[in-house]
Formats: sequence, structure tokens, C-alpha cells
Amino acid sequence: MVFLSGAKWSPFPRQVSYARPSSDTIKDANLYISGLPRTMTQKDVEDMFARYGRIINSRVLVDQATGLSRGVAFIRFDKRAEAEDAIKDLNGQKPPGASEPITVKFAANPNQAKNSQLLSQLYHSQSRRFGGPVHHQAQRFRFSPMSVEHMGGLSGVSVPGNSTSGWCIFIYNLGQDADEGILWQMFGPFGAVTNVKVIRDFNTNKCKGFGFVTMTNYEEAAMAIASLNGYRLGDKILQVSFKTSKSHK
DNA sequence: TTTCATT
Repeated sequence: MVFLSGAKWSPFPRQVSYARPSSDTIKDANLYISGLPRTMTQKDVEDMFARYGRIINSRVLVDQATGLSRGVAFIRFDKRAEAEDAIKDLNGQKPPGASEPITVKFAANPNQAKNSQLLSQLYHSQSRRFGGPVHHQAQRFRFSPMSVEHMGGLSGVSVPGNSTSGWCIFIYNLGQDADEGILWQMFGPFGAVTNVKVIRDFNTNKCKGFGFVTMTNYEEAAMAIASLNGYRLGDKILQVSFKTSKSHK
């Protein structure tokens, strides 16, 4: 005779909760990896990091239009100590067959990143006066949209800076204190700007002297470059051009 | 004095 009264309501082993315990040991175990060879897939990256611990999830950022790797990835480890080991071992190292070292560090909080970008735009849109040296010169630009419409023959040509999500512009010779706001101010008048970035030193937060602006329309980007290249910002002469591929050698 | 990347 089978006596079932003790079985209660668990006829099958219940799947243990998916939620992971909240604990310091699993906090902030998320890594940001940049400088990866574009040929490396998500699996390749996982393979490289697997020996340091249990990988909870991973992602390789790809250009939405081309599907090509951006050389940037995320790896979330089970434990922070595992992530720390991976940083110590792999940061600044070259993957097999790679010519450039990779950067491995803890990932920034995505909410923080989004907020700072929003704040940057908010600051830009709310600011009426700028103490910077650019403002009083803004009217020196000559707008001649007719001339650039002639340059339509872009198809089939490999044009630096292009991607279907916009035209990436490289700005060199920014001052150490440059910020995103100055880029919005300089490029915004020429047309649709979708993104700006000031490259800063990780530790000092000082600008490394260059930045990027993404503009939607070629004509506006070309006009901005033509107008802003050679522009004097503070005591420096800007160099402005379409971004070129870093691997031109 | 010369090319990012933050799911």
C-alpha cells in the first residue's frame, strides 16, 4: 500500500529560483572589454574568459547596419573575484593572433551612462549663454547648401566615416577641459547631430584632445567639416575630418 | 599632436 499523504504538493523537484542571491561576492562582476579584434565572435570572447570563472552572460557589440563587431564586449562573471582575476590577467594583453592589446575593466553602470548623456543634452538645450570662446564666432560660417548637393555620387565608393546610422566625424585638438556640450554647440547649427563623444583619460577625466560627432546627413556633416576644420577653439586650431579606420596601417 | 565605442 502506498501512503501518499506525506507527498504534499511537490510531485516533481521544483526548479530552484532563477534569482541569484544578492551578495557582495556577485556584485559588480560585469566586465567591459574593448580593443578586441573585429574577427572575434561572442564565443571567441567567452572562450578567452572562461578559464577565470563562470560566465553568466556575454555580449559583443556589433554595428547595427553592417553586423561587424565593434571590438567591444561585455562579460558578466558569477563572482567579482573572477572578474578581478580576468582583469589582472587579460587587461593590456593581446589575444592570440591579435596585433593590439585589449582593455579589460569593470563595466560602467548603463543607467549612469544614459543619464549622463541625457544630462549633457539637457544642459545643451537649456543653456543660452556659453562662457566658451566659440560663441561669438558662430556667424563666420558660410552656408551654401547648393554646392554640396552636387557631390551626390557617393555610391560604391568607400567613404570614411560612413555608416547607415550616420557620418562619424573626428575632431582633434580639443582642450583638456572640453566637454560634450562644446561639440553640440559647434556641430548642432549644421544639422542633425545624433551623438557626440569626448575622449577622456580614464583616471584623470581630462580630455585626451579629441572627440567624435555623428551626424545624420552627409551634406550637413560635410558642411560642418568644411566650416570647422581649422577653427580656432581657445588657443588651439581644430582638425576636423571624417573619421578614418584605426587600422589603416 | 592624430581615431571612441558602456549591453
